[in-house]
Amino acid sequence: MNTVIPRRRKEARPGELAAAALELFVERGFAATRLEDVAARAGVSKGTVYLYFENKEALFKSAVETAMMPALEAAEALADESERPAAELLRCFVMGWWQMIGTNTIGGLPKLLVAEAGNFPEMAGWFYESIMLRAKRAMARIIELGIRRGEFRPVEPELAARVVFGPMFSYILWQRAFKTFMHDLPSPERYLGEAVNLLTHGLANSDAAKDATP
Amino acid sequence: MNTVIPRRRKEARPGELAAAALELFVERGFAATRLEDVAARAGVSKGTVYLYFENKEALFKSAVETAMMPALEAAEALADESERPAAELLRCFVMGWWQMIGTNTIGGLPKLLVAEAGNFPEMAGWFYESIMLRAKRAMARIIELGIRRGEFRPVEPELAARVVFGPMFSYILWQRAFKTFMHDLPSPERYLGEAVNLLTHGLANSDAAKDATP
Amino acid sequence: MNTVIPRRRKEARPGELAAAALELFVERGFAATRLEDVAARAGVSKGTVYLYFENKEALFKSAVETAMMPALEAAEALADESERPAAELLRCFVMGWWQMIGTNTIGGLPKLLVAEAGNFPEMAGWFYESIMLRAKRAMARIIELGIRRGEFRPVEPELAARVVFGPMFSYILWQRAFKTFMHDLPSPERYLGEAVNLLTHGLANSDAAKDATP
Amino acid sequence: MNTVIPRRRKEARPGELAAAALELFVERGFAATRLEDVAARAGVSKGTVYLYFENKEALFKSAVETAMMPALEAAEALADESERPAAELLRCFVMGWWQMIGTNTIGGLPKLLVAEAGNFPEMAGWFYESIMLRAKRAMARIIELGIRRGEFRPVEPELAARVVFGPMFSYILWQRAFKTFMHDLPSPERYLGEAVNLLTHGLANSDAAKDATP
DNA sequence: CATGAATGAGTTTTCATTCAT
DNA sequence: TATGAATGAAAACTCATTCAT
Repeated sequence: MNTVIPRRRKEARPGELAAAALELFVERGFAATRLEDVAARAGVSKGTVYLYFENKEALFKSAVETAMMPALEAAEALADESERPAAELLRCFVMGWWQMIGTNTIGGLPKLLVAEAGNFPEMAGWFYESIMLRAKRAMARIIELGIRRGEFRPVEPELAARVVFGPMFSYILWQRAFKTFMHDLPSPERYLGEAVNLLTHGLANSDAAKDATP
Repeated sequence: MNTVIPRRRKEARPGELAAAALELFVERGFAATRLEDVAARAGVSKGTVYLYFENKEALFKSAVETAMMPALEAAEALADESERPAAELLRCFVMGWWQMIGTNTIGGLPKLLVAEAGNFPEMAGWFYESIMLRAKRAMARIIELGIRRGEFRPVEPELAARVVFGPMFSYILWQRAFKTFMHDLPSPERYLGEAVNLLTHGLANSDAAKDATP
Repeated sequence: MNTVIPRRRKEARPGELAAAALELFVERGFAATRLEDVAARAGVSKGTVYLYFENKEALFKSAVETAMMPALEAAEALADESERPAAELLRCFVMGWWQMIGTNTIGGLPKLLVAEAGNFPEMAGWFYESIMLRAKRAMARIIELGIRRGEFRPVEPELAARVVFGPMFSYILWQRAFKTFMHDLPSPERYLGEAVNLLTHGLANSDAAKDATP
Repeated sequence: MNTVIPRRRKEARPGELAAAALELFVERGFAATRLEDVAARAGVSKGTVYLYFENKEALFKSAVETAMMPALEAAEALADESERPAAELLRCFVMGWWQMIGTNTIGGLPKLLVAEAGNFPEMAGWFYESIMLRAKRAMARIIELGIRRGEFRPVEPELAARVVFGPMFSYILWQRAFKTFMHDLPSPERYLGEAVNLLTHGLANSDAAKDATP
């Protein structure tokens, strides 16, 4: 009688569970997320979780890893289309990154990993190095290119890249954490667009390069 | 000097407990923090916490509120010293903000509130509006000033202010969350200095303002 | 016959727990009863209680309600067999009430509710009105019948009914509370029989009805 | 500066504490009564209780004993005024007992001891034997007298005495436990008066002594 | 494979009891 | 004596984990 929708799946289960788990972990944090709620969201029962994952921590790690995979691959591909002007590459990188991260579930990872860094240092370290550092290097390469071509001023590429990530990272966190009460949250296009503009051209009016603290 | 075994501290205790609690909440999150550890860090026993706080949640709120008070006051004072050039005001704001926030325990609040926004929405909302929004407006006033004086390009002040906060916010979170494995974390002076430079002058070389937003 | 280790008892459990709880609550009172003891008496572990009841108070209320149900139903049925003489009806009522209440777990309710009336006023009120008041009215109806038929003197039925309940109520409490050290506790038959005799015929010798209330 | 009302007392303290304690114990039971509340009601601080009483149990026992003393003495005195008719003696006993018990704090003892009999058996036994048994015997003596004089029918005095106590005991418990929601609680005079009437003259109309289950 | 009842270790919370002042 | 801050044992409650079905 209760043979309603089952059958098929099985292969899909771990992924569905990891996805459901990620959503809740992002929303509530590791400790505050109940496995029963994860199971419910994935449409299975509590016990089923343990058929696919050793324990809560394993589920957590798996959820994070699963979400990171595509990001990891994509992070690489973003850089080397060196034909176009550096400023344009930079804009593309920022916007492309948003397409990839912002919309997706992956967008929750930064919030989750900031929150749990203290409790899962290895995982945080791994995330930092394989995603953030990698993305930063890709960005640095664009900046280097710009400098080499004379399009950009001779800044330190790594440091500048990190600065460029500031608004991107902030936006993704703000949007996750404070969306509800930010009645003034600008759209990603507006915010990130303006960020690129400012980072490329600066606030200063283009009459003479005044004091720049040399 | 007052090295007697400190008992009977009615006045001091709530503050000590709130401070100890904040440290642990920032480090581990709300759910993962054991009240007994908070008590131990404050040098008292489990039961003492309940002499001063209704329950764990009340302690949490009190810890956050206590930490926010000085920030709230300081957030106002930062803006109106309109004599100096706007770029300099902006730099001062960023650096001053770091002095106030970065060093201090308060610096943990953004991490904590990003992490717990989902579980304590009212508190997150309150934090966002009384600290972040207020700081953003102060920054916007500086930018407006710069525009009025012709020192800055005619950008949208509120939006630009938000962008300026991006790197500040990111730095404070990175530093809290990933410090341990960021073998390359730039000093605040270097990072924030560069951020101010880029935001003021842009990456672009000062030969002609190429078209950015086509 | 079902002597397998009884796990998976979803249907039976709430009732078993409520019954075990009632026994202990009656014996020790609400506050002095440990949930772990209730669980042990029901043959389950601490945590299981929370599978079926929100918290200790909910268990308490449920235990009382569960026990009251049969009493509630029976309380109604006791009255209207108007053929026999009123004195006989009264005797039957008292004896029947003892059969129903005295033997059973329900017999503990009066003790429990007297003890906890201050802490659970709504529950005590509910018990008073749905059990005691109802039973009193049933008794009053018998007395009214007796008066109408000229078998009883013209007393106030409600007041007299309440008096009749005095010994019944007392007996059930004495028996619960002081049984252990009442080396002289009369059997219910003896005590209640004598109570009925006295209430029907009085102590006074049947030579002239002296003035009692002058 | 805070020499407001103190001085004098000291001798009074234990009694005041015991009285305050009794009130709360009666209302809430032993376990549910917090020593801090007792102290507050007696107008002293928590620690002071331990100046006069070993611990909570000692306070409990002391509170009960203190309240029982007068009852113990009075219980004896009530009986032997053998001049008046037995029915009148009985009425006086019941009414006098109410004067002594009902009004007073002592009136709470039955409720308290019924509630705590399971947890404090020795105390309950002591109460039962020194108060209830003694009072029952006093009553039995009155009944014996009535029988000897031919005023009462030849009943078993001890058993009849116990029955007589039924309504008295019930009334004192009902009144304590259910007063709040008994919108129909008869006055003690009415209830006890009627009880005496019924027990003396019976419900039955004085035409022939019908079936009395011989 | 899947379920969900049951478990018990780990936390929160309460409050009798102590003790420095 | 009196106080009330502090303690810690004990009880309530939660939830990850197990396992019979």
